[in-house]
Amino acid sequence: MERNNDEIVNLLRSKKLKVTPQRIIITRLLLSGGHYTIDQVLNEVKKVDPSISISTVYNTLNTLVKVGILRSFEAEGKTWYEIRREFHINVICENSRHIMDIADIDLSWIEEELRKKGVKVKDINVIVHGDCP
Amino acid sequence: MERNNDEIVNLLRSKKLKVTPQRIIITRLLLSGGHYTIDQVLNEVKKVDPSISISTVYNTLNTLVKVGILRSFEAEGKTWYEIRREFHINVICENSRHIMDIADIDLSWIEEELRKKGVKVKDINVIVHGDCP
DNA sequence: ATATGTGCAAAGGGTTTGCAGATAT
DNA sequence: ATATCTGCAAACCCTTTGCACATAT
Repeated sequence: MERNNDEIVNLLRSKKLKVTPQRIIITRLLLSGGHYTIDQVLNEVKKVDPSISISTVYNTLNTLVKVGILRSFEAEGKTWYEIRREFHINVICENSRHIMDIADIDLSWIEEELRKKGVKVKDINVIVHGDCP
Repeated sequence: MERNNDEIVNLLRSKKLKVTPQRIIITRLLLSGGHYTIDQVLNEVKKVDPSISISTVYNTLNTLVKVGILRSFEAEGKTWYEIRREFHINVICENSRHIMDIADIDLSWIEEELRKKGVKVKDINVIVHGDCP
Protein backbone atom coordinates (compact mmCIF):
# COMPACT_ATOMS: atom_id res chain seq x y z
CA MET A 1 0.00 0.00 0.00
CA GLU A 2 2.93 2.34 -0.75
CA ARG A 3 1.71 5.84 -1.55
CA ASN A 4 3.42 8.16 -3.95
CA ASN A 5 4.52 11.55 -2.77
CA ASP A 6 2.04 13.52 -4.85
CA GLU A 7 -0.87 11.91 -3.08
CA ILE A 8 0.52 12.82 0.33
CA VAL A 9 1.57 16.30 -0.72
CA ASN A 10 -1.90 17.00 -2.05
CA LEU A 11 -3.50 15.66 1.10
CA LEU A 12 -1.39 17.93 3.31
CA ARG A 13 -1.94 20.92 1.06
CA SER A 14 -5.69 20.30 1.05
CA LYS A 15 -5.55 20.85 4.82
CA LYS A 16 -3.47 24.00 4.38
CA LEU A 17 -0.44 22.44 6.04
CA LYS A 18 3.10 23.21 4.97
CA VAL A 19 4.65 20.23 3.29
CA THR A 20 7.85 19.24 5.07
CA PRO A 21 9.93 16.11 4.62
CA GLN A 22 9.10 15.03 8.19
CA ARG A 23 5.37 15.37 7.64
CA ILE A 24 5.57 13.35 4.45
CA ILE A 25 7.42 10.52 6.16
CA ILE A 26 5.08 10.44 9.15
CA THR A 27 1.94 10.76 7.08
CA ARG A 28 3.01 8.01 4.70
CA LEU A 29 3.56 5.66 7.64
CA LEU A 30 0.14 6.30 9.14
CA LEU A 31 -1.63 6.06 5.78
CA SER A 32 -0.19 2.57 5.38
CA GLY A 33 -2.60 1.46 8.10
CA GLY A 34 -2.42 0.10 11.62
CA HIS A 35 -2.22 1.61 15.10
CA TYR A 36 0.83 3.39 16.40
CA THR A 37 2.08 4.91 19.61
CA ILE A 38 4.50 7.82 19.47
CA ASP A 39 7.41 5.51 20.16
CA GLN A 40 6.43 3.18 17.36
CA VAL A 41 6.13 6.08 14.92
CA LEU A 42 9.46 7.47 16.05
CA ASN A 43 11.17 4.11 15.57
CA GLU A 44 9.73 3.67 12.10
CA VAL A 45 10.40 7.15 10.80
CA LYS A 46 13.95 7.15 12.15
CA LYS A 47 14.68 4.34 9.73
CA VAL A 48 14.02 6.85 6.95
CA ASP A 49 15.41 9.97 8.63
CA PRO A 50 17.35 9.36 11.87
CA SER A 51 17.37 13.04 12.76
CA ILE A 52 13.60 13.35 13.21
CA SER A 53 12.85 14.42 16.76
CA ILE A 54 10.16 13.19 19.10
CA SER A 55 8.72 16.72 19.35
CA THR A 56 8.13 16.76 15.65
CA VAL A 57 6.38 13.41 15.86
CA TYR A 58 4.13 14.74 18.61
CA ASN A 59 3.52 17.99 16.75
CA THR A 60 2.77 16.29 13.48
CA LEU A 61 0.47 13.60 14.85
CA ASN A 62 -1.50 16.14 16.86
CA THR A 63 -1.77 18.38 13.84
CA LEU A 64 -2.96 15.51 11.65
CA VAL A 65 -5.59 14.67 14.25
CA LYS A 66 -6.69 18.30 14.38
CA VAL A 67 -7.21 18.54 10.61
CA GLY A 68 -9.06 15.22 10.56
CA ILE A 69 -6.63 12.94 8.76
CA LEU A 70 -5.96 10.86 11.87
CA ARG A 71 -7.83 9.95 15.01
CA SER A 72 -6.39 9.03 18.38
CA PHE A 73 -7.46 7.06 21.39
CA GLU A 74 -5.97 6.25 24.76
CA ALA A 75 -5.17 2.77 26.00
CA GLU A 76 -2.46 1.03 27.96
CA GLY A 77 -1.37 4.36 29.35
CA LYS A 78 -0.50 5.77 25.95
CA THR A 79 -2.05 7.58 23.03
CA TRP A 80 -2.58 5.58 19.85
CA TYR A 81 -2.95 7.03 16.37
CA GLU A 82 -4.63 5.61 13.28
CA ILE A 83 -6.18 6.87 10.02
CA ARG A 84 -9.58 8.39 10.49
CA ARG A 85 -12.23 6.31 8.76
CA GLU A 86 -15.61 4.74 9.58
CA PHE A 87 -16.24 3.91 13.22
CA HIS A 88 -14.88 0.48 14.06
CA ILE A 89 -13.82 -1.66 16.99
CA ASN A 90 -10.26 -1.80 18.28
CA VAL A 91 -9.52 -5.01 20.12
CA ILE A 92 -6.50 -4.93 22.39
CA CYS A 93 -5.27 -8.52 22.45
CA GLU A 94 -3.80 -9.07 25.87
CA ASN A 95 -2.06 -12.27 24.85
CA SER A 96 -0.26 -10.88 21.81
CA ARG A 97 -0.20 -7.21 22.93
CA HIS A 98 -1.44 -6.22 19.49
CA ILE A 99 -4.41 -4.15 18.40
CA MET A 100 -6.83 -5.77 15.99
CA ASP A 101 -9.34 -3.88 13.84
CA ILE A 102 -12.88 -5.12 13.57
CA ALA A 103 -14.38 -3.16 10.72
CA ASP A 104 -17.25 -5.42 9.72
CA ILE A 105 -19.48 -4.71 12.70
CA ASP A 106 -21.65 -1.70 12.01
CA LEU A 107 -21.55 1.02 14.65
CA SER A 108 -23.18 3.89 12.81
CA TRP A 109 -26.47 3.26 14.61
CA ILE A 110 -24.80 4.17 17.91
CA GLU A 111 -24.36 7.65 16.49
CA GLU A 112 -27.99 7.61 15.39
CA GLU A 113 -29.25 6.54 18.81
CA LEU A 114 -27.17 9.18 20.53
CA ARG A 115 -28.38 11.87 18.15
CA LYS A 116 -31.92 10.98 19.18
CA LYS A 117 -30.88 11.72 22.74
CA GLY A 118 -29.55 15.12 21.76
CA VAL A 119 -25.86 14.21 21.71
CA LYS A 120 -23.84 15.68 18.86
CA VAL A 121 -21.30 12.89 18.27
CA LYS A 122 -17.76 13.89 17.34
CA ASP A 123 -16.00 10.57 17.75
CA ILE A 124 -16.76 7.05 18.88
CA ASN A 125 -14.12 4.80 20.39
CA VAL A 126 -14.93 1.17 20.98
CA ILE A 127 -12.01 -0.40 22.78
CA VAL A 128 -12.24 -4.04 23.72
CA HIS A 129 -9.80 -5.86 25.96
CA GLY A 130 -9.62 -9.55 25.31
CA ASP A 131 -7.73 -12.59 24.14
CA CYS A 132 -7.44 -13.10 20.39
CA PRO A 133 -7.01 -16.31 18.43
CA MET B 1 -27.90 5.69 47.65
CA GLU B 2 -25.98 5.72 50.93
CA ARG B 3 -24.69 2.25 51.76
CA ASN B 4 -24.33 0.94 55.25
CA ASN B 5 -20.97 -0.30 56.39
CA ASP B 6 -21.96 -3.96 56.64
CA GLU B 7 -22.69 -4.09 52.94
CA ILE B 8 -19.30 -2.65 52.08
CA VAL B 9 -17.45 -4.74 54.65
CA ASN B 10 -19.02 -7.89 53.28
CA LEU B 11 -18.20 -6.91 49.73
CA LEU B 12 -14.54 -6.36 50.57
CA ARG B 13 -14.35 -9.55 52.63
CA SER B 14 -15.93 -11.51 49.79
CA LYS B 15 -12.94 -10.48 47.68
CA LYS B 16 -10.53 -11.49 50.47
CA LEU B 17 -9.43 -7.92 51.02
CA LYS B 18 -8.54 -6.56 54.45
CA VAL B 19 -11.15 -4.10 55.60
CA THR B 20 -9.53 -0.75 56.37
CA PRO B 21 -11.21 2.58 57.04
CA GLN B 22 -9.67 4.01 53.89
CA ARG B 23 -11.03 1.21 51.73
CA ILE B 24 -14.47 1.62 53.19
CA ILE B 25 -14.53 5.33 52.48
CA ILE B 26 -13.25 4.93 48.93
CA THR B 27 -15.50 1.99 48.12
CA ARG B 28 -18.57 3.76 49.46
CA LEU B 29 -17.87 6.73 47.23
CA LEU B 30 -17.49 4.63 44.10
CA LEU B 31 -20.55 2.52 44.89
CA SER B 32 -22.62 5.69 44.99
CA GLY B 33 -22.22 5.88 41.21
CA GLY B 34 -20.57 8.13 38.69
CA HIS B 35 -17.12 8.41 37.15
CA TYR B 36 -14.10 9.58 39.03
CA THR B 37 -10.49 10.43 38.39
CA ILE B 38 -7.92 9.92 41.12
CA ASP B 39 -8.01 13.60 41.97
CA GLN B 40 -11.77 13.61 42.27
CA VAL B 41 -11.70 10.59 44.55
CA LEU B 42 -8.95 12.16 46.65
CA ASN B 43 -10.90 15.39 47.03
CA GLU B 44 -14.06 13.59 48.06
CA VAL B 45 -12.52 11.15 50.51
CA LYS B 46 -10.44 13.87 52.14
CA LYS B 47 -13.69 15.45 53.25
CA VAL B 48 -14.23 12.35 55.36
CA ASP B 49 -10.60 11.66 56.33
CA PRO B 50 -8.15 14.44 55.42
CA SER B 51 -5.14 12.22 56.12
CA ILE B 52 -5.82 9.77 53.29
CA SER B 53 -2.92 9.76 50.87
CA ILE B 54 -2.93 9.70 47.12
CA SER B 55 -0.95 6.44 47.12
CA THR B 56 -3.69 4.76 49.06
CA VAL B 57 -6.26 6.02 46.59
CA TYR B 58 -4.22 4.63 43.72
CA ASN B 59 -3.61 1.35 45.53
CA THR B 60 -7.23 0.92 46.51
CA LEU B 61 -8.74 1.77 43.14
CA ASN B 62 -6.34 -0.54 41.33
CA THR B 63 -7.07 -3.30 43.81
CA LEU B 64 -10.81 -2.82 43.39
CA VAL B 65 -10.40 -3.04 39.63
CA LYS B 66 -8.33 -6.20 39.98
CA VAL B 67 -10.96 -7.98 42.08
CA GLY B 68 -13.71 -6.90 39.71
CA ILE B 69 -15.64 -4.39 41.80
CA LEU B 70 -14.62 -1.47 39.62
CA ARG B 71 -13.64 -0.96 36.02
CA SER B 72 -11.42 1.73 34.59
CA PHE B 73 -10.95 3.45 31.27
CA GLU B 74 -8.63 6.11 29.93
CA ALA B 75 -9.74 9.45 28.54
CA GLU B 76 -8.58 13.05 28.63
CA GLY B 77 -5.12 11.89 29.63
CA LYS B 78 -6.34 10.35 32.86
CA THR B 79 -7.72 7.11 34.19
CA TRP B 80 -11.38 7.05 35.17
CA TYR B 81 -13.00 4.63 37.60
CA GLU B 82 -16.60 3.48 37.92
CA ILE B 83 -18.55 0.53 39.31
CA ARG B 84 -18.34 -2.55 37.14
CA ARG B 85 -21.77 -3.36 35.71
CA GLU B 86 -23.31 -4.13 32.30
CA PHE B 87 -21.51 -2.72 29.29
CA HIS B 88 -22.67 0.81 28.56
CA ILE B 89 -21.65 3.95 26.72
CA ASN B 90 -19.69 6.74 28.34
CA VAL B 91 -20.22 10.06 26.62
CA ILE B 92 -17.61 12.69 27.31
CA CYS B 93 -19.48 15.96 26.94
CA GLU B 94 -16.98 18.45 25.62
CA ASN B 95 -19.16 21.43 26.41
CA SER B 96 -19.80 20.58 30.07
CA ARG B 97 -16.66 18.48 30.62
CA HIS B 98 -18.83 15.84 32.27
CA ILE B 99 -19.22 12.14 31.57
CA MET B 100 -22.70 10.90 30.86
CA ASP B 101 -23.81 7.27 31.12
CA ILE B 102 -25.95 5.78 28.39
CA ALA B 103 -27.16 2.49 29.79
CA ASP B 104 -30.24 1.91 27.67
CA ILE B 105 -28.43 1.03 24.45
CA ASP B 106 -27.70 -2.68 24.36
CA LEU B 107 -24.09 -3.60 23.69
CA SER B 108 -24.07 -7.26 24.67
CA TRP B 109 -24.27 -8.27 21.01
CA ILE B 110 -20.82 -6.76 20.46
CA GLU B 111 -19.47 -9.37 22.83
CA GLU B 112 -21.45 -12.01 20.98
CA GLU B 113 -20.14 -10.95 17.58
CA LEU B 114 -16.57 -10.89 18.84
CA ARG B 115 -16.93 -14.31 20.41
CA LYS B 116 -17.93 -15.63 16.98
CA LYS B 117 -14.63 -14.28 15.71
CA GLY B 118 -12.72 -16.11 18.42
CA VAL B 119 -12.12 -13.14 20.71
CA LYS B 120 -12.52 -13.81 24.42
CA VAL B 121 -13.88 -10.46 25.61
CA LYS B 122 -12.74 -9.21 29.01
CA ASP B 123 -14.01 -5.65 28.84
CA ILE B 124 -15.73 -3.31 26.42
CA ASN B 125 -15.26 0.43 26.54
CA VAL B 126 -17.43 2.62 24.39
CA ILE B 127 -16.23 6.16 24.75
CA VAL B 128 -17.97 8.86 22.78
CA HIS B 129 -16.79 12.42 22.46
CA GLY B 130 -19.54 14.87 21.76
CA ASP B 131 -21.70 17.77 22.80
CA CYS B 132 -24.54 17.06 25.20
CA PRO B 133 -27.82 18.90 25.69
C1' DA C 1 9.45 38.40 3.68
C1' DT C 2 7.10 36.05 6.90
C1' DA C 3 4.40 32.70 8.91
C1' DT C 4 5.04 28.12 10.18
C1' DG C 5 7.72 23.97 11.39
C1' DT C 6 11.69 21.62 13.60
C1' DG C 7 14.55 20.07 17.30
C1' DC C 8 16.46 20.63 21.79
C1' DA C 9 16.06 20.88 26.65
C1' DA C 10 13.26 21.71 30.42
C1' DA C 11 9.01 21.43 32.71
C1' DG C 12 4.53 19.37 33.69
C1' DG C 13 1.10 15.95 35.02
C1' DG C 14 -0.34 11.32 36.00
C1' DT C 15 1.06 6.93 37.87
C1' DT C 16 4.12 3.54 40.02
C1' DT C 17 7.60 2.01 43.26
C1' DG C 18 10.37 1.26 47.53
C1' DC C 19 10.23 1.19 52.06
C1' DA C 20 9.40 1.91 57.18
C1' DG C 21 5.87 2.08 60.30
C1' DA C 22 0.98 0.86 61.25
C1' DT C 23 -2.97 -2.16 61.21
C1' DA C 24 -6.29 -6.15 60.23
C1' DT C 25 -6.61 -10.81 60.67
C1' DA D 1 2.23 -13.33 64.85
C1' DT D 2 2.31 -12.08 60.43
C1' DA D 3 0.70 -10.88 56.12
C1' DT D 4 -1.11 -6.91 54.26
C1' DC D 5 -2.00 -1.92 54.00
C1' DT D 6 -0.83 3.01 54.49
C1' DG D 7 1.61 7.14 53.58
C1' DC D 8 5.72 9.54 52.26
C1' DA D 9 9.16 10.61 48.90
C1' DA D 10 11.43 9.55 44.94
C1' DA D 11 11.39 7.76 40.50
C1' DC D 12 9.19 6.98 36.05
C1' DC D 13 6.84 7.40 32.15
C1' DC D 14 4.24 10.16 28.53
C1' DT D 15 3.27 14.61 26.79
C1' DT D 16 3.58 19.62 26.40
C1' DT D 17 6.01 24.00 26.31
C1' DG D 18 9.43 27.70 25.29
C1' DC D 19 12.55 29.15 22.31
C1' DA D 20 16.20 29.80 18.69
C1' DC D 21 17.11 28.33 14.27
C1' DA D 22 15.55 26.56 9.82
C1' DT D 23 12.39 26.14 6.05
C1' DA D 24 8.07 26.36 2.98
C1' DT D 25 5.28 29.51 0.95
